[in-house]
Amino acid sequence: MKKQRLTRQSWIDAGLEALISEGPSALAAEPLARRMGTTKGSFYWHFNDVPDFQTAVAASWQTQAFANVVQALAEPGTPEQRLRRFGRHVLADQQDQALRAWAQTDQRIQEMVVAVDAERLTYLGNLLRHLGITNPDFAAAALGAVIGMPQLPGVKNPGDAFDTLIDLVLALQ
Amino acid sequence: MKKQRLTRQSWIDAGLEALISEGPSALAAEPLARRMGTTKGSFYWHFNDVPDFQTAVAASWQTQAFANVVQALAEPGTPEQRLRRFGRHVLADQQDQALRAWAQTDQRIQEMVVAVDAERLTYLGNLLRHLGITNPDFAAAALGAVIGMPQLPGVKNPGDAFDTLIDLVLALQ
DNA sequence: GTCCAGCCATACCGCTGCGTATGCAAAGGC
DNA sequence: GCCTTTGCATACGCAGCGGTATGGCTGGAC
Repeated sequence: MKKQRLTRQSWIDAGLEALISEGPSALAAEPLARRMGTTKGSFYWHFNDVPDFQTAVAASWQTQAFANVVQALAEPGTPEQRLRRFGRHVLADQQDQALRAWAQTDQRIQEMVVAVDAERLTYLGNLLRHLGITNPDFAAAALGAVIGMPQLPGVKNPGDAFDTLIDLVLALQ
Repeated sequence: MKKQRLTRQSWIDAGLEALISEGPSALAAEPLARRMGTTKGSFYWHFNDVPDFQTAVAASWQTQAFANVVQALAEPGTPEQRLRRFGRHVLADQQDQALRAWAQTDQRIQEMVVAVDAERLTYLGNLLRHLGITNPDFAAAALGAVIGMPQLPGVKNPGDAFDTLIDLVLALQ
């Protein structure tokens, strides 16, 4: 384990990990440097300031999140299969929940999460339209449940609950 | 507007307001004192330290939230009416969303919110059972949607979306 | 090997918040 | 009206983080 030199991206990756395990307060120059076994001299070489770094971290997540939606568009399967897979995918994403928690206390991050959720809403809406469901409230309720259920106590398997919800929606036909 | 002397409760109330409008970072001695036009001398007279204050704020909300569930139990109406009213009530509660945001970055608060959500889940589960719905996943999905939808973009009226979801659940019968 | 540029450690300042100590003022009992 | 209790202002020391300045180390070009 030789002393690796760091890149801008290694700070961003460490930031995402720290965000998941420690929360948004870990996304600061000195705490993160301690966690990485280095100093903020490196931090301020790779980033102008803390907001610059935080924007980079959030942008890195956002790019991946957008890519995930695009990839879901290209994946095979019936609309029903893709619907269930998409819900489970978002539910299982730790970064997603960490970013969402962060967004609760940072307006800039909130806007970036909102942009991703908008994409997801239209994707869900399209899938549901293919299944004959035109009321956009269903997409809102479904994505809302995906977002809200991980925070609930006693729901040991939100993925199954999401499937139950989809069963219900499909029973409309 | 005479210079009112403050009580422990007035700090707690100001804390809840500050939490809604400024976020969790406003729940500190000096920022809150500035906001209230006083000094932290008063703060540290009424509270031992900052965690003590924060616990008091969260406990004040929790007591009210529990009372709201108990009151909902006593209210009149058909199970369906009470279901819709309960969902809209939680959706419209600003304190609820503020506490939930705070809970994302504070484990102690998280536990208090979780306790309230557990009560709500059982209440929702009971209402649904009266309507012939026994699968607890529906209660989880419904409360999850109530929690998650306010965070979504483009959902201008989450209450209506919640009603749509309830329509769907009731169509099962 | 030399040298330059990329990368990092250290030291420092300013600011802000925490918590304490102490003195002052305003109520309210008597 | 006096005095005790209650409530608050002020001043202080301390710690942690943001941001800068500066110097040192290291790896690669040549």
